Amino acid sequence: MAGGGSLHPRRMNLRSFLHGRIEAAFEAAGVAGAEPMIGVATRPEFGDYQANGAMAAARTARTQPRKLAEGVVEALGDVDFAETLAVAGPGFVNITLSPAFVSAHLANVEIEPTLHPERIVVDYSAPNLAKEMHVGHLRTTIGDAMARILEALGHHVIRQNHVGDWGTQFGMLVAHLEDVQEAAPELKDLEVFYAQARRRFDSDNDFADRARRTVVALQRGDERVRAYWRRFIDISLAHCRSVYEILDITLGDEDLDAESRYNDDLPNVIADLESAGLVTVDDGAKCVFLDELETPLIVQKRDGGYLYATTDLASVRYRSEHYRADRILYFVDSRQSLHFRQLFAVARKAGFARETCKLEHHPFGAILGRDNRPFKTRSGDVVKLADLLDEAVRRARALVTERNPELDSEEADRIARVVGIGAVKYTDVSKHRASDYVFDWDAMLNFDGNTALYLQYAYARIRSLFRRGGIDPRCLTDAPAISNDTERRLGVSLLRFQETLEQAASEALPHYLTGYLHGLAGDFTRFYETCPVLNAPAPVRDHRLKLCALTGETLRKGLGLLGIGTVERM
RNA sequence: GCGCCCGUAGCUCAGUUGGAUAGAGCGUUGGCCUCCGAAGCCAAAGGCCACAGGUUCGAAUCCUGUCGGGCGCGCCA
Repeated sequence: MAGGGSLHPRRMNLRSFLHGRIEAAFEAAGVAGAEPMIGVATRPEFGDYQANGAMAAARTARTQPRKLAEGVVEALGDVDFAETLAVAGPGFVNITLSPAFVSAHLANVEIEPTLHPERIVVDYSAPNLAKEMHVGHLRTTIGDAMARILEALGHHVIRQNHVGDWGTQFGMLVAHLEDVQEAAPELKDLEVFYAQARRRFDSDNDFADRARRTVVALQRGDERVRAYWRRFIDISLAHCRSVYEILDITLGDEDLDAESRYNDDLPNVIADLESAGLVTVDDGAKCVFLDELETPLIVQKRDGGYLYATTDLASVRYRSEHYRADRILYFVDSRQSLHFRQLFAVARKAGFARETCKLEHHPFGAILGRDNRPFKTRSGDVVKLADLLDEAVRRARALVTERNPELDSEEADRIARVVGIGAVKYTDVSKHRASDYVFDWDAMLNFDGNTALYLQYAYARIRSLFRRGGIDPRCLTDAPAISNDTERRLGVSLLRFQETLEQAASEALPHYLTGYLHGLAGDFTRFYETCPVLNAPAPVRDHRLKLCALTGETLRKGLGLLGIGTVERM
């Protein structure tokens, strides 16, 4: 029997635990193999969890759902995990966990690693090195959160930053760099540099020709051209590094999987597709037509040049073969959905991805301005991510000093960074990733509701409590006894951390975690409003302190998995 | 034209294999600081879940159609 009610010192997935127990009870009640359908209770008065499986199971077993639900409750008998098991409505089984059970499982907050660790490639961020990172790259946060979550659950995560450092536009940039090298300071603004090169490319035929020859030279490995290209890439990468550092993104140089890396492999990709009989030449271009796809995937241009798709195919193969990935997760803009469907289909057909290697595109939506159009500055330029982050910190700084004028300047700076960056990242990751959202400073830095600040504030209050009491939370080793319903609810909330992480991981939806943390912080503040901690009598005081410590730890860890920091005071 | 995604409170959004009276936050209205941080808590008001059919014990969720929106659709990435 799963779990068996035995006391386990680590985090548990409550949902899985209940699933096992109720499934067994269905069998004991005469319906084997029934799906128990465990979910969090839809209303507080229904308890903590509910099992909705009786209705469906009753049909196949040709019995009455309510009777079956009663049979399940009877089969469970006197269980240690529940205080009450109640049959309600047409056949719901409402489960209220017992204080003793909740208490016993709150001994610590270690995340339970998976029993089936996988090798998971997570592909995210992928800026175009020809330009500066813009507001859209804020969504790097999503992939980064998922990489952290999967890693925390014990998977072997291989981060891959598929930066765009190859192709036509680099011929243009390198040619321009050759000309203006004396004025290289212009490179301080990649955006300006790109615009200058572009203007020349569009208006000057000689330059355009030279740019095209430069691409060919680059791909051929011409040393002089390569040196210029390298110089440009280094400058651009330095810019990315600084943005990642400000944003606290866990991508480093070791995670780079640049397009240029596959340059030499592209002819092999074409040759292998051809020998697999997948290539059709159409209008001079090499295409792969598949029955399941309405449009072909072009893998080589009429002029012999390779495409994004070709590089991606090479990359899939590398990840499958070299990294032996069980799963490859792409956190990429939803506008590329069709591209990925084609890519995956062709990669499968060509045998570039092993049978056991799952390919998954997890799309995200766009960041819009208040006019519901792509977010731009007033002058119509793209918003640079670095500028946006500066502004977030500046606004947070003003807010922090206003609320708390006695903070010294250095601490206020530090808090402003954590709060400002946290607010922006939390906004990005707290919505369903597939939907577009409107970037709105007011909503974001209002710092109310489901925001990072609400969680950071709850955390700071907890830390303040321990400071004030002169207590080290690490000294509280005993599981907290639960003495009232508010405490029990907070306890259950704490126990749900594990199942939340597993759900976020299995669906690649980090907003499950923000929703959970917001609920946890709410349960905590309600507890904190009604239950005195430091002023409570001796045994209760320690138990409540332990609940505070566990909440603080879970908030810190949870925010940490989103790449968001906490502060001791704010 | 075809394909994908979407349409939920005035606004921004949740709604986890179909489950009970559809939930938060903002905003609005009204309460709560001689007590651990009021960046907080409590309460009220606010919904034909775009529309119309269908599937079934049960639909915001699944299917079909209509309307409205976003995005994509062979030599960019």
